[in-house]
Amino acid sequence: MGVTKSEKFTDAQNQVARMAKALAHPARIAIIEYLFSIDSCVCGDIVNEIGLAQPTISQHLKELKTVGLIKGSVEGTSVCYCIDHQNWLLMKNLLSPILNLDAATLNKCC
Amino acid sequence: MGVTKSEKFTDAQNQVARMAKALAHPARIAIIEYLFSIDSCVCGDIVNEIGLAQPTISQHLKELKTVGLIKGSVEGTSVCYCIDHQNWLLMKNLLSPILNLDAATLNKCC
DNA sequence: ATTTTTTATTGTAAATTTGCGATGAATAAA
DNA sequence: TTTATTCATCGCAAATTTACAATAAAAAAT
Repeated sequence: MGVTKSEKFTDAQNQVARMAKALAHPARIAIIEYLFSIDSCVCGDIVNEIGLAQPTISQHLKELKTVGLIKGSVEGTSVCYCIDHQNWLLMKNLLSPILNLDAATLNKCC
Repeated sequence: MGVTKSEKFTDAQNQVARMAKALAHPARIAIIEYLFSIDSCVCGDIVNEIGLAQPTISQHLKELKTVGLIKGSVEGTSVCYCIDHQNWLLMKNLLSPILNLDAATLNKCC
């Protein structure tokens, strides 16, 4: 099928999975790291920075934009992308509870 | 294609993406949350807990086991699964630097 | 020895993902 | 106005993911 049965899970579980999915490709990790390293809007450079074809990068940027982790604004012929700091924080607050689940456990087994 | 060009990225980027991918499905999030909530090995119950068919759950468990986040030990006819706390920590240490990138930025733009 | 229980595996179908060439759209430069 | 430049979109191919029925495997219970 390739289709996820979202209705079987809670909103929170679906949201966590959705965000994890956005981070589930090295090119998107590379893009995010680059945007943070620049710490300002980037016009152009992204395609040169990552070693993939322009349409492929454009697609990855679109996915990141769709989940809200980055935002882009048109600047002449080019488009400036940057981290959406507000949504980044929301994503962190969504994932952190999962990552820190082990801190709340007593490690009884295994 | 559907094939990721891993060789274009650093080991760290590929590892982060690999872990994020393991978390990129609500069923796997649900399984992990359940295993933490039990905080001990679980034999059987998982299929009843998540509303998906047994082969589907088995497949998700396999994926989580492959990346090392859980481990299973045969116990008679059943198999006991639990969180691999050591690898869970490794995963956390892999993802946290990415999630916390915003803490190191000056938020110059947007 | 046979049946039951539990989990893994196989096979299959459909959707999704990844990647890129070709092309389009929109603005800047000449 | 014509020609770059930059990015998005379309269309395609191939791989991967998700889901499950059917079946196998392995141990327990009868």
